Amino acid sequence: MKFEKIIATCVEINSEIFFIVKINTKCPLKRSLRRILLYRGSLLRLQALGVKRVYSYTLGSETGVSAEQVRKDFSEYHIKGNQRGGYRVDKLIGEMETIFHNNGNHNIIVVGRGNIGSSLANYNNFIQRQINIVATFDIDPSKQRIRSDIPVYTMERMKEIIDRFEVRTAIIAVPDMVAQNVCDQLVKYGIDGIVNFAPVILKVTDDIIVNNVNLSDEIESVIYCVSLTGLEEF
Amino acid sequence: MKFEKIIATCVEINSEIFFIVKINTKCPLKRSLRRILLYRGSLLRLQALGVKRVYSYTLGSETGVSAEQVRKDFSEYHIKGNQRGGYRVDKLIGEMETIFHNNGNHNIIVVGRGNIGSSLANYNNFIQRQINIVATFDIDPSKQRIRSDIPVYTMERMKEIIDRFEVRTAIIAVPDMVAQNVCDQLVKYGIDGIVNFAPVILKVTDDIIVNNVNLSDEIESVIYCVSLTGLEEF
DNA sequence: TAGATTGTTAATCGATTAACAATC
DNA sequence: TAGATTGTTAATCGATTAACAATC
Repeated sequence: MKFEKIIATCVEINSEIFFIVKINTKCPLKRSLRRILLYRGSLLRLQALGVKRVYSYTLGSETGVSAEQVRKDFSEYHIKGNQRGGYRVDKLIGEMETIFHNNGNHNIIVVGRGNIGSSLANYNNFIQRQINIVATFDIDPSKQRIRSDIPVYTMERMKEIIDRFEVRTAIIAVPDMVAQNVCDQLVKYGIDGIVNFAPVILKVTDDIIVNNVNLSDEIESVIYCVSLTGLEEF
Repeated sequence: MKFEKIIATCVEINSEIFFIVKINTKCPLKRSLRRILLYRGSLLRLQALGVKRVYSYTLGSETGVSAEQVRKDFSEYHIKGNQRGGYRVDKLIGEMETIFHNNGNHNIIVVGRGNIGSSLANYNNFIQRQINIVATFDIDPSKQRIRSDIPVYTMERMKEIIDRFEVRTAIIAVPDMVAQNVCDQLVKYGIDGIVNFAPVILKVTDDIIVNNVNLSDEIESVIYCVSLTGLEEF
C-alpha cells in the first residue's frame, strides 16, 4: 500500500483561482487480485451449475485468462490443486473467501436512488457475493415511496445508518454536480471506500479508497476498438 | 491488434460434456489510450467551466495521474504543448477526437430495458461524448410504454434497427441467463463490439470486441482495499 | 508406468517513474 | 535572461508469457 505525497495544485477558471487539494488514484488493486475476484465469480456460477472440479485451462477459458496465468495467480496466493484432478470448486471458493477476509457480509450504502442507484439496489448478484446493500439515499422525498426490498431514506439519516450498520463502503450514484458534496459528507461520516459512478474525479485525501466507474469510458473504448478493426496493418 | 489462436476446451457439468469454443479477452485498449479517454472527459468538463489552458500537472491532478505520465502519454500520441503556456483545452480536445476518429456520432443500441438499460438510456453524459443510443430493446412488450426520448422496441426489430442506423456496438444489459443468447443474436446481425453488464463471460469468436463491466467486482475491490487499511505493514 | 496437469523459475514484454535536456 | 514547463530518453518496476521440472 503506497501513500503518495500531498501536492496542492491550482486551476484558473475565468480568472478565479481554485486549489485542488489532492486526488486519489483509482483503487489500486493488483491485477492478479482482480483476477481472483473474476475467478471467484466464475466459480460461484459453475458451482450453481453443479460443477465439482475445474482445471486451470477450464477456469481460464471461462474467464478469458490463459491457463498459465490462472496457475501463476493461484501460486501467488498459495492456492494448491491436485496434479491429476485439478482443483475442487468448493475448496477454491473457500480459499478465495479467506483472501478477501470474507467472514460475514459487507454492509454498503448507495447514495442516489436514480436509475443507477436502483439498478444496484435490484442487482441480485450481490447476495451471492456477500455484498449487502443496507440502505439507499436520495434528496427527493418522493423516492421514499419506491417499493423495494432496500429502503430509501433522506440524506439526513445517512450518519445514523452508517453508524448502525458499521458501513465502510459507499456507492455514489448521484448527478455529477453534487457528487463531490456527497463524497465530502460520506468521508465526514467515516466512510473509507467509495465506488463512484458520477463522471467526475472526486477530490479526497489519500486514506480514502476511490474506484471510479465511468460508463462512457467503458463504451468508448469498445467503440474505439471496433473502429480499428477493418483497418488492420498486417 | 493481436489475434489469438482458437483453443477448444470442455467442462463437465453433471457428467455432460460442454465445449467452449473460444473466449475473447477484455477489450484490450492500451492503458495510455484509456487515459487519453480519461483526459478527454476531464477536459470536456473543464471546457464547460470556461477553462482555456491546462498544464500537465493540472490535468494530472484532475484525473489522478502524474504530470510526467500525462506528458508521456501526450508524447506517445504526438500531442504538442507550449513550453511556457501548457496546453490549450480546445486544441487538446480536438486532437483527442482525431485519435478516436470521432468525426460524427457513434450509433449504439442497448439490449435490455431494465434498470441498467434505463440508466444508460437516461445518462446525459453520452451526448457530450458523441455516443448516440438510437434504440433499446426488451422482450417484455409492456416496456414499450416507457416514456423516454429513446424508444423501446421488441427484440424482433433488432436486425432492422442495426442495419438502418449502421450500429456496430451494442450494450448487453439483460439478466445473466439470456446474455449469451442475446450476444449470439447481436453477432449474427453484424455487431462487432459489445459492452456486457451481465455477470457472465460471453463466448464469442476472436473478431468480436467484448468489454465486460462487472459491477460486483468493482464494488468488491473497494471492499477489499478498505479491509486492508488499518492492518498496514510499515 | 505413462500421461496429464500442476507449480515454479526464468525470460520477455509493457508500463511507469526518474532524470534531464530542450525551449518558450 | 531566468524560470517554468514541456518532451524525450534511460532506468525501474511490475505483469505476462514461456519453459519445464515436479507429481498425482
